[in-house]
Amino acid sequence: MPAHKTAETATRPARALRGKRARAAAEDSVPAEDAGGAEVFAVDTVNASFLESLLGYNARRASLSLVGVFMKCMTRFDLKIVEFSVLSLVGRNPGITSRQLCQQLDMLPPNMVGMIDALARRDFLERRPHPRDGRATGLYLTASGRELVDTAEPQLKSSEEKAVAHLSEAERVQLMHLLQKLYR
Amino acid sequence: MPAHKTAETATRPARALRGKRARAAAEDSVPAEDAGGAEVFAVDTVNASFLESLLGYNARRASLSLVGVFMKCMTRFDLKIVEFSVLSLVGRNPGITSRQLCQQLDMLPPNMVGMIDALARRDFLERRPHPRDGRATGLYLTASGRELVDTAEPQLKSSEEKAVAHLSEAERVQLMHLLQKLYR
DNA sequence: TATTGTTATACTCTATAACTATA
DNA sequence: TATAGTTATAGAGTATAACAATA
Repeated sequence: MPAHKTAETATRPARALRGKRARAAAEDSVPAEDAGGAEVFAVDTVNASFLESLLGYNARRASLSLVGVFMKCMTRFDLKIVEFSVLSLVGRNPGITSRQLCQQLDMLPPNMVGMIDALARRDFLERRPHPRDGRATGLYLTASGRELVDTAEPQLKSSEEKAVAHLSEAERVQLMHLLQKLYR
Repeated sequence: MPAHKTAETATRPARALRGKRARAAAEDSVPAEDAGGAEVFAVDTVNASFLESLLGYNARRASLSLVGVFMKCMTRFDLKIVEFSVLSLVGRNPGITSRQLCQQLDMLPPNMVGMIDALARRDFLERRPHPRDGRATGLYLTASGRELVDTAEPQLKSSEEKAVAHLSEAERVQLMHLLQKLYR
């Protein structure tokens, strides 16, 4: 999935989750006038009805909510989410190239280099030559990389399960299905 | 929803959407050996089964997909998504303060200042004193800001509708419900 | 000629500290 | 003492161009 990016940066999903429950309500306008005679109001409860009517807005907030759960879960391993994703992918795809990782994780090659360097320096993965392409480099988990992935994956899974425990199994299946239908 | 951020930056949702359909498949390993005698493989089809088993991963990709639709839709107005969000909120909440916008949109006050300045310079909104709090500033759409919002909102709505047209009305309602259940 | 990995670098977005005016 | 808005700045994350080695 190569191309150019968009704009949905978010390093703090926690925030989006504690937002005011500002539904379509009265706007609590308290009319008055400023010096120039223009009307001025005080907003008591924020009305976000339009944004909240968009699937995209709700998908983003739901996404940020779970991203927050993942981030918190990964702190104990001192891993960012993309770093874990790289290790998980390398674990299931020994010999994967950085180009393939970039495609899978929607990153640009120049920005992958440093991450792989860092993970290699921490002895979680290593580079070996590609069997058929002299330009490429295959990536492999080290023993401690394998140990990390095998520990982290189940913890991620169970932290997500805890986070969505208030949904029934049927709802989770349905949600997964609908989400995939949305982007596939 | 104040606090600190996380890490899900994405300026290019388009990419995530064109990703390989790498389901849990054979790993297409082509065993060989490198100079040191270690085994090397070539990965043909990427196996992303673990990531794809996470609701969070799927929610993020779905979110990025719709964010991409929104971005493209807003280019004709030369607006970023957050800029549109600000205008939409100001439109429904005349007199809203920058602090309230920050809470609603999960932004930090210092990063809101420049955006409001820019939107004011483009004559889409203006600041007026707050009727009851001398520290605060109320935000209001100008006539052209109102015109912009009234034009952009229906276009965003219909571009999303087009993007999710392959879901039935019942599915969209169900998805909206489940997403809100996830983060509220 | 095209592609992989890489360097260098610019740009955008996000975060923290500190200041002022007001509450 | 606390809060709203602001400034300045640091730090991530993302972007493009260009190069050497290989296809």
